[in-house]
Amino acid sequence: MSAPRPARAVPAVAPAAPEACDVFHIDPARVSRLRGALIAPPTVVDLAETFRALGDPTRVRLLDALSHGELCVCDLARLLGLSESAVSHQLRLLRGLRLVRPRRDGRMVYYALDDRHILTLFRQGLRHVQETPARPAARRAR
Amino acid sequence: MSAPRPARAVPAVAPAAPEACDVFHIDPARVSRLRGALIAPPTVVDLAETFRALGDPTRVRLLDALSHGELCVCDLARLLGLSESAVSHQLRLLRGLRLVRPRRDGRMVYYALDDRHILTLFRQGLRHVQETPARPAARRAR
DNA sequence: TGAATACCTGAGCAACTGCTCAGATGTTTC
DNA sequence: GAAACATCTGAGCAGTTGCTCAGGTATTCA
Repeated sequence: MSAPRPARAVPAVAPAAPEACDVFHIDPARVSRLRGALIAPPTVVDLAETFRALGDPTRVRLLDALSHGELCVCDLARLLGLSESAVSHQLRLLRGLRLVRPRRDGRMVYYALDDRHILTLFRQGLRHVQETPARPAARRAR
Repeated sequence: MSAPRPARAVPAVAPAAPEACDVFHIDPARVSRLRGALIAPPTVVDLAETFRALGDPTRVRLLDALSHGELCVCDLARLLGLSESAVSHQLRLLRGLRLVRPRRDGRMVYYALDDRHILTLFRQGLRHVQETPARPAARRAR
């Protein structure tokens, strides 16, 4: 409560205050080695941003629908039972991260998954949750 | 503003009000076919939950560190410059989703990635962001 | 040109999230 | 048992998110 908490958008990727971080409790050598092996901060942010985009039920459903082929905003909205505005907002986010790609045709705009990479990532996640045992009570932990 | 918006934790997976959703603008046949091909709602939630867990810079860094081998909470905290409390909270979330696994040894608790699946998913995402062109101005869209 | 259609966008609100703080729990050592 | 250590947990706060609403832009057609 003393120090003003740093804004969350800028993750504390920089090492903590020097006076607190030179000694490691358990395995100093290994921890020091790890320091140099960690993913670079900008990449961390990009990676988290991409996963977070996939981490919402509405966007999962949008991507799932698009995994079967391109669709216009209108049909996406009807298919998923959402307002076109809500769909448009989400597509903008996915577009910004290059997860989907728009194609205008007259007054319609058709959206499709941006590339094969996305589909692979999506399906990998799907396989994980389908093969992971039911997660008994921990499911709603927290 | 008329209807009280449903809680966000229960995504509108159910089809929308019947009177609004029987007719599709563009390709009714295709949309109807898609209806049956979409991922089941509980799976959608699980999938989104898993991706969301990966969708935070702190958790990305935790998983990245653990991808090199198991570490105790204390070293994780020092390595990433976070409080042990913050690390513990995040690990609980990851534990609940079976993304990491604890192993107690005396008063220490060592955490490791739960299985190979996680590492595969993590690296797939990493490859994606590393191969995706710089995302010019859309990066911070919205 | 004007109306209709399909989509986009900013503002604003309720719900959610990640952190800190304070204190609890479990384990080892004296 | 008591003290020290490593970790866990609940409450609470500020920042973020996903939606709706209201109105905007782009395209087609009469």
